[in-house]
Amino acid sequence: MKVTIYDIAKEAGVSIATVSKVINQIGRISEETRTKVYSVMESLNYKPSVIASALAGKQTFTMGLLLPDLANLFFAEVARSIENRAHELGFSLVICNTDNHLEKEEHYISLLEQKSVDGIIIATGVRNDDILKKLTKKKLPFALIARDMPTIAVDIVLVDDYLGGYMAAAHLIEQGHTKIAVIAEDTRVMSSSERIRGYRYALEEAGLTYRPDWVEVCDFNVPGSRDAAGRLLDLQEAPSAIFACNDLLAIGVFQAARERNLSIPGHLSVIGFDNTMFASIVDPPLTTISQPIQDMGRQVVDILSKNINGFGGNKQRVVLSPELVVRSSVSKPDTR
Amino acid sequence: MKVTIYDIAKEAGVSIATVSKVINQIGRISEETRTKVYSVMESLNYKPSVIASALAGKQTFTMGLLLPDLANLFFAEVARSIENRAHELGFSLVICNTDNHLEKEEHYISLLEQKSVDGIIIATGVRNDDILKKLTKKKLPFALIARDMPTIAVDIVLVDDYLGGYMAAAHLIEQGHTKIAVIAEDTRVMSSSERIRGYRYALEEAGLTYRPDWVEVCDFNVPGSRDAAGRLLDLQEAPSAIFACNDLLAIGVFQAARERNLSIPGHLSVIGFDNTMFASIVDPPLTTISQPIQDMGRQVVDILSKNINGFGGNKQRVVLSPELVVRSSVSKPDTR
DNA sequence: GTGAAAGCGCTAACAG
DNA sequence: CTGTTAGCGCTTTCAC
Repeated sequence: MKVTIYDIAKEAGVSIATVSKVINQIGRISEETRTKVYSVMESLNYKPSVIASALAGKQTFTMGLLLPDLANLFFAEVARSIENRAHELGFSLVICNTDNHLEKEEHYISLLEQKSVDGIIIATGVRNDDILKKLTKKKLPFALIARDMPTIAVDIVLVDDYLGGYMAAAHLIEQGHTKIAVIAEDTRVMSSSERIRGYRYALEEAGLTYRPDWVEVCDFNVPGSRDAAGRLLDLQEAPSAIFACNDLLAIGVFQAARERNLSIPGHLSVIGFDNTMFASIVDPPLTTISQPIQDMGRQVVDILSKNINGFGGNKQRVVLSPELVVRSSVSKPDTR
Repeated sequence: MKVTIYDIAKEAGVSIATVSKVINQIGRISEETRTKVYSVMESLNYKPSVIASALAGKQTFTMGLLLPDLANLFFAEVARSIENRAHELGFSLVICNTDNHLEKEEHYISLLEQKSVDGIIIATGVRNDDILKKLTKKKLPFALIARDMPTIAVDIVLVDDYLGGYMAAAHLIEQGHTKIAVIAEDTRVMSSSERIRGYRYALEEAGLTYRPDWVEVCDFNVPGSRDAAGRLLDLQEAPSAIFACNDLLAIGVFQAARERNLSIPGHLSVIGFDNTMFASIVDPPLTTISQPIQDMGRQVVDILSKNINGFGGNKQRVVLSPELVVRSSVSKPDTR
């Protein structure tokens, strides 16, 4: 049978209360009994049950993570960085793939609640804030990462998508491009629309006109962006550069270009977003806007952890700056 | 305050035992009280506490997953497929990144134990079987995925690495290659050494000699394999084809070839292993040996779940067949 | 069919 | 300093 606090107490010749106290390092215990208890725990290989301690009013030391899809490299990297920090702080991470489905999100949240997780990190694309309001009402601590939700005061850490979009377009403009298109997934997602806003501002700032027909929306996968890029490239007046709102979409652009025998960056310049491993792997290596994933993961966990422990303070927005990572997919425009 | 089983009982005018019975669908309850209880649970939005029910003797409906690194696409895809199936069966998944460190593995296992997970899935590269023997002794159900451990009877699902290695080499040979090298990560890992064994057998079967100097070992990352491939390509007698023991390593080979202005597959044929998303993304698309990740994930979860519920039966090894996925990175050897 | 009561392993007053 | 005791929310005999 599993060894319990009673076994330790008996073996050490003390009460369970005493054992509990040495475990939790509270109250005043004589050095003597403390070492005695420790040695007994050691020899019996005792591990306190988190379940029991949670039921008795302590935490479960578990956080939930809602994300669209682990198989998506960006979110895998986010999850990795979150798990790292969570583990450092003594929390386990339960992972939930929502595929951005509202029902799944709700279902998982309800599940996490039943399991009494201490807090939830949300990286999934909740469209409305109802679900978050409910969470607030339930007093279940939560924080968002890489997803904005401006209509409600929440803890959130994300990159400045507007700035990132601006930087991407500005870099292209700086290289001499004037015909710049953009490809995004679902523009109802805040981060996409912000990146596009930034892109647009850079254009207008440079005296270029924003052309809606150069804004393509597609599914969040390679074939989707390949098709979208194809439509752009087959236009009467095709762009000389494409800003893909994330690295995965940039790969679709690469494929569309390849199908048309357009070289990158010779005929077509491409810039991505996220700086996932994809960016360094494709040929030519992708110039992209980097998100500080490590830092973001660390910060959400820290914030959530503080909330859990009641040191929350006011809700905060941590907006990190993206960075331009120059590789080889952007050059001066083709001047054929 | 949170609504408990007592609230339901009071509101429905029955005892908590009765409520418990309708929740768990055991015992004989009149249709009348059943519906009454249900409606009260509904209206009070009652969610039974998994913690309490676990402490009282039920499961936690949680599985642990030990893997080296979520940010590694292969494992991310594995994790995704496992989470999918686990969720279907009502289990949550807590993820643990071990970086293949023995101490981390042990630490995480001990943690999972404290949290009373119902079972553990291990995808991390445990080198010795001690840790697994301990697990067995503790009667904590577990299963391995994508990692072999031949010295102990365990539940395990993996791909036939030997066959996969054979298929890779055989495909190259079939195309006319005779100078075939191989790059692997840590050969102490079973799957690597098996793939190499299969490769070797294919060579010898074809009357080709196995040359140890054409077997390169490197760290499990792109720069590592780039260097390894470089060494191969700079050999006096360089190979005309390289079998990279996984897709990530294949990318390093691509880079080494590019640095030397060798075209793929013109000058050098390359074949990978795993068929992760990388394979379809690189240029040219990578011919590779596919692991049925979905199927594997589904099967470990099913097996583990049966064990948890006591329908375990004998330990089993599920060896799935890999498949050759032909893309564009292999051709007939260059006949300059 | 239904309920009373013991207990799962631990925490947290409170008493001594 | 240490022990007693009452729960935490739920499951499970065992009576009725």
